[in-house]
Amino acid sequence: MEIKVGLFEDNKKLRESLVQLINSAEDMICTGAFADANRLVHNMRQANPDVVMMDINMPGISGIEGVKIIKENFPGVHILMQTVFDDNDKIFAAICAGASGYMLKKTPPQKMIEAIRETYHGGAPMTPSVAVKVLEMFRLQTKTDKNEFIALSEREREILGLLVKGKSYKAIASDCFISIDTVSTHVRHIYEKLHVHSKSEAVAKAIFQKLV
Amino acid sequence: MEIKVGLFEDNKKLRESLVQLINSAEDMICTGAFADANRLVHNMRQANPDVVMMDINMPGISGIEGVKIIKENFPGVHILMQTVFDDNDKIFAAICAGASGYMLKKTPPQKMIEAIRETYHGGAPMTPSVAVKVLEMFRLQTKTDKNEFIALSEREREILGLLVKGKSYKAIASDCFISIDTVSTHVRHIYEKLHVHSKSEAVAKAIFQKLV
DNA sequence: AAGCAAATCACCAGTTCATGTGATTGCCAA
DNA sequence: TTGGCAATCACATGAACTGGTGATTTGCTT
Repeated sequence: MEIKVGLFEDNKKLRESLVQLINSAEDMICTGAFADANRLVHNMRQANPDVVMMDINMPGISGIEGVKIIKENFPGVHILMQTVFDDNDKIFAAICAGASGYMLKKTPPQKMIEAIRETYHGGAPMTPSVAVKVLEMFRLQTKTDKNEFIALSEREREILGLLVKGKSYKAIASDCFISIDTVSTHVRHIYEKLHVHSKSEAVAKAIFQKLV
Repeated sequence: MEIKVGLFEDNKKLRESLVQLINSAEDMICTGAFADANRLVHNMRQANPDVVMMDINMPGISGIEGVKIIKENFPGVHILMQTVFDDNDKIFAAICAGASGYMLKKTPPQKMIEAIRETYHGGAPMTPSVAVKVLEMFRLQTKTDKNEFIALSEREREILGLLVKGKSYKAIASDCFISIDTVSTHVRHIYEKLHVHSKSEAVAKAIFQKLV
């Protein structure tokens, strides 16, 4: 069975040459090529593709929005993004929206065909420069920073957790079955250890340093 | 100039066949092949590679630790991880440690050579299954969940930012050159929009929903 | 046994916050 | 031009928080 490919690309020339490229591969066929995503759902029903190639910059509904809509309505379809620029934000947004692959338009035709095939088989083809950026972003996000080891006692950690949830001293006292003065003492110790002087500073620090 | 490849792989047979594979490519040469990472720095100086292929599971110093050590001592060297299993945690750890690429050992020889080449050129080759996992992890991490669109005014956002930094009303007032009552009013509106009733709740919500 | 950290409670003074009510100004859109 | 919204300021009260001093109990370490 051939791979049915749907294409969304506003540049007429590029669109036509991509259609030709796709159809030149003996294991795939382009079942629909559209200049924008404004009638996305209708076009998708019409083309009924296995894989969608989507330009990220289009007039009207953007490629990113297009991905979201497709993922909502046709969750089984895999989407390969195409773009001229490897812009961090766009990559980021596209991935989060649910795109499987991300290729620069300047990718050689043969590679592009391979990428479509890989997308069809559940892969995640990425242009090298994009792959690098993804790893970089990944590393950044996971960055726990050089957070000093803050040795909170179990009770203090528990109370800090409740502070982060927005509880007042009174609420914490009743949650923990202790007096409000005890809460106050614990909080005082927490402040000393975190080097802060207010609830909100403690909360912010707790969240950023993943203390809770 | 040939690409100098260093190899760390405990399986003797595989190691030797990889050496052969690398040397069979006319644009690369294996300058060192080692069974473990126990004399890592010494071996690295000896082989002086551009690219390192590192098995993730080795006796003694693990591949992950190896990556860390290499990145500390030879930050310019790109590392291509190799493994039998595409285990999420391992991938995760390797990426965070600084690995550039991640290939399954079952990858066909030709692809492996291409991966080394891509690594050398600053790329991030990944076996399809790994690429998919990376994107999945990425999406999970970035999950902001269904955060309602909270329309804060510019001033409110600014003040919320200062709250997150742990500033008191008084400090915010002097930062923004407004009276403390005005700060109070802004905060009140922020609370209404965020549906919270205290500074710490607002701070926590602001951070979690990336409002600042 | 002495020493110490953690958890508990208490009292207190001063500060900050949460919230209600009300008002003025400027701008933009219906 | 009238209404709405953002930004600004004011006054007021009760609740909550901050930080200081001090104390008891328990369990663990030396």
